[in-house]
Amino acid sequence: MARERFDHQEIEKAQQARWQELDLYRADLADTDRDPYYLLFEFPYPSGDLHIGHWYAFALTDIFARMLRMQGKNVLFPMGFDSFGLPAENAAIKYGKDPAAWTNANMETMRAQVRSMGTSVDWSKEVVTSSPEYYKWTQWLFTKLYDHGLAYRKNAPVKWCPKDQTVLANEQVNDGKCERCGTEVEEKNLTQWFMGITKYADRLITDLDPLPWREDIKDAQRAWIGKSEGARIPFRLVFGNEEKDAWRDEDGNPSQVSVFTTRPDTIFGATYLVLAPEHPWVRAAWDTPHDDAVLNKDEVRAYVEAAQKKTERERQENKEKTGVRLEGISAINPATQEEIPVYVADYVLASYGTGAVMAVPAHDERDFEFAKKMNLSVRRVIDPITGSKQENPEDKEKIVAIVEHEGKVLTIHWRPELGGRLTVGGTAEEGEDPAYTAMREIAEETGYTDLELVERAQEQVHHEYFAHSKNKAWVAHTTLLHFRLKSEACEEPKLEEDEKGKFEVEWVPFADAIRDVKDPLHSYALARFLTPGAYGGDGLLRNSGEFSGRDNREAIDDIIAFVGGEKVTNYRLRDWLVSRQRYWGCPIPVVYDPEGNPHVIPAEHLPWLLPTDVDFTPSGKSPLATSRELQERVTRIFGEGWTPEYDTLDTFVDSSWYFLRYLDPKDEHDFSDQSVMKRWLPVNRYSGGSEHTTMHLLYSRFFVKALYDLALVPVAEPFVERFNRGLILGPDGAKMSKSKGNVINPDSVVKELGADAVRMYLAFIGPYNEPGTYPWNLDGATAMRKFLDRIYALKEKVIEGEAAPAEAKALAQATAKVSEDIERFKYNTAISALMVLVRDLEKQEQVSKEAYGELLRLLAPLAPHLADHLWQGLGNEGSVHQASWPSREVPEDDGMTIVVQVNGKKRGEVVLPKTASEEDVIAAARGLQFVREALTIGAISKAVYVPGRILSLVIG
RNA sequence: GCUGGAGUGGCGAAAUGGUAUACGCGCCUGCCUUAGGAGCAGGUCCCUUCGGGGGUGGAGGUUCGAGUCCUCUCUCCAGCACCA
Repeated sequence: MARERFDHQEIEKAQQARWQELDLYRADLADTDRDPYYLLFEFPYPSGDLHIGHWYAFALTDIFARMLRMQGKNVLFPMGFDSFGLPAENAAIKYGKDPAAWTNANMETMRAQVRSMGTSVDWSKEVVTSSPEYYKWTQWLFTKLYDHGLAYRKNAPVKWCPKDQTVLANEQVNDGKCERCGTEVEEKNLTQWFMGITKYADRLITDLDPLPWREDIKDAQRAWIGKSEGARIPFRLVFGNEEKDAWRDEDGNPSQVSVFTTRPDTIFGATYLVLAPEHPWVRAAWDTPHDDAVLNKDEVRAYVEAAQKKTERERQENKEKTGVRLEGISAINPATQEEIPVYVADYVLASYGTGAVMAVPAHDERDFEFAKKMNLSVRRVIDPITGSKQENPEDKEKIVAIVEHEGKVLTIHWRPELGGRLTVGGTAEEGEDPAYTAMREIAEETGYTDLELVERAQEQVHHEYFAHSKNKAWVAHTTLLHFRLKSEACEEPKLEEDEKGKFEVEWVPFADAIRDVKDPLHSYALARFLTPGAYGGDGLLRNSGEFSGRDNREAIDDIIAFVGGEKVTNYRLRDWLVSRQRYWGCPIPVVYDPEGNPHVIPAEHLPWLLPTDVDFTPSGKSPLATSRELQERVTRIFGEGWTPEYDTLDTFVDSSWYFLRYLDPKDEHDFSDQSVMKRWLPVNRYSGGSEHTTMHLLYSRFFVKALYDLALVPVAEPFVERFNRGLILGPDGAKMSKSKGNVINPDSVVKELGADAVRMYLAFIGPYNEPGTYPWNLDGATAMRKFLDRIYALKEKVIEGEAAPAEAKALAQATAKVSEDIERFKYNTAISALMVLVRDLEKQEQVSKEAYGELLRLLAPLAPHLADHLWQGLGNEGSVHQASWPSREVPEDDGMTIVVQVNGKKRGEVVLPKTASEEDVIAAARGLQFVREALTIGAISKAVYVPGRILSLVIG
């Protein structure tokens, strides 16, 4: 006989209707009796249908919401729609549908679907970003930010599709191509609106520290902001070897360009200057009155124009360095007073720092590459330090040599304890040329005599080490030499007596040598000559005038002062471009007077409605520019000659404050209620996808900080906790996509197995508090349904009465585990604890009503429909979701089981009363067979007793 | 390349420094059945002379005791990526 399956469709329908009737999930924001808990998940874009990812996002957050409510918290668990965005507009262009109607229809569908999951969403708090009631306040907040200089206009490049004749939003560009037609996208300069998020860059980093977020989320934010501390340093320009007075800036200062560098300590090694193609000085090269200074201005101009045609992406794709020298112009290195060449190259970004860099090829990889290509000089100004720091080391002069021959390196291979594989070298003799010393020692140790010196390193390596044989610390000032074998001429090595037989001479291929030579000094020498590049590390300054010999980090401030620079901090983060040349977005609440000056629209005219008489056909302008109504509205309100702003806001603006509106969604007089915000902010926990770790989370944090500074919100950080969920993959382990045909349709699985089974399967698939990836497995979902069937079947065993002692113990353990795991979003182990409990109860002939009821309460957050149905079946009034969360102490047990280990291995266990002392435990352990056997070999030399858990004996 | 995170059965995964592989899938055996895509019972890391021995990517280390902590190393994933 097949076990009876419950009718999930009927139960779901009935329970969902009942919940709505009882209005179970409405949060009373004014209630002060219970603790408030604001549980937030990212609101969706109303794309039209719900996929399994939506279930994972909503239904699993709902589990926690339900437990909190049963635990007596006043839970706010709202939802809404991020309903402005491109798909609606694309539908308008493609099928001629009204974006508003299209969006509304989708939201209607999705509301029903979200209800079908059995979520406990409080729909009375719903916000819809595309509704005028909402975007009125998006606009109002924009005007507040504008008043305080945080929203402003400037000229900026935008993506432009030459075929469609339209501006594209960044997210419409895939791999540098237009999403719609695949044409290469160009960049165009337009005047755009920005938000001054960089003003908050530092606070956005420092305020991260106390937040209890996962370190990877914080790190992603820090990396996105990209703070770097360095200096701005002016370089004087010289023309035809003579300073040209005509070249002074507006303030009358002599011609100079400033560079930003994080390594001012390397400035003595700056052997040329590089300007970004967009740098104002480059433009000046062909503008009068400077047009005679650059001798090759046609060449420069051609390079700059070519660079500008390339998109940023193209520049980045082609990592091969290119550039042109500005002939006739030089710069003076302010540290060395040397004249150095000036280049234009697109590896320098105009938008970062000052758009100009001092190039230090010896210590910067990119500069090194460029210098190699252009044949520019490389000057080392840092001597590396290898080994480990020693106390008062004694000085020593050493030489390390690389001898190469036909792709191999000459090595001497000592026994590992004597140093392992090393390159050749020796100790320098007083007054002798190191190259000569090296050749002599190489001959003595290896017999090779016919060497030619290829390169002598500019730098010396300071190698600090402790010589155990002499019990003394040394610092070896090491000269590095690079030899090549001219011929294989070889004599008998002349070894010291104590060296004989202790090492072997071997020729080793480059790659093997680099891998096998572990000694840091020799390893540096190999890398230095065999794979030359920039040295980015620290050390002692050399070739640096009065600073030579000092620690590079320690000397930074003095060097900055010496060259007349100033310390500055730069950020990778740029100001947030919020203009979108799109229709379906929040209209930017700005109008322009006849002179073209912007004015924000006064509050009494908000919401500034999105016009409906627009032409969606891409024409190179924002669709709003085609609206007659909009223009007439502006003329009517502001007067003749005034014009509207045609751009709309990035949808990330809409979503940067929606969690504030949830607290007061219907307010017509304010964006949110101050007293409610005081009680309910910050959000206790925010659950979302890792794709929003950087932009959305950062924008929201910026918004709240800005509004905090304007005294509009009471907190400076919006979210106490942040959890990133993982991703559900297709059954094949690949990301679900229509083209792969591995998309799981939740509706059909729900129809087959029920909403509760799908919720629980998703909860069981892996930890919800980690952004992992989990493949969908229908067998697992089916198994979850069977588990629910078993719980259903268990009702036949229920008898009146209280929990028996065995039940009480099992319930107590399950309650502790389930409570803790749901709290930490570790639903998978919470369910496994329930499975253990159910198995225990199934073994019994009968199950007490108390025990079964408690099981149902533990199940209620996970399987809300079935749990409520069965709960009512027990004769309970109301809903299980109104019941209190079980609490049960694990009953005191008078016995305890102590694991006994002998010499680190588990051998057995002893059962003793709880009151047993360490001596009792050891005595009992001595009676065990295996302990007695061990004791015949030796005595107990050590005993470690962890009370109530384990006894570890060391015998022998 | 840089920065994070992670490597545990055939698979998803458990394990405050204290009995490694809980829970589930899959698989195997048996029962029940006309049947099984149902149900029930048992088994399922490897080796074994049945006493045990080995085992959490690899090599070391700390510890009475290491999946967990430390050092080195390999691999995978994610984010950033010419940011000076």
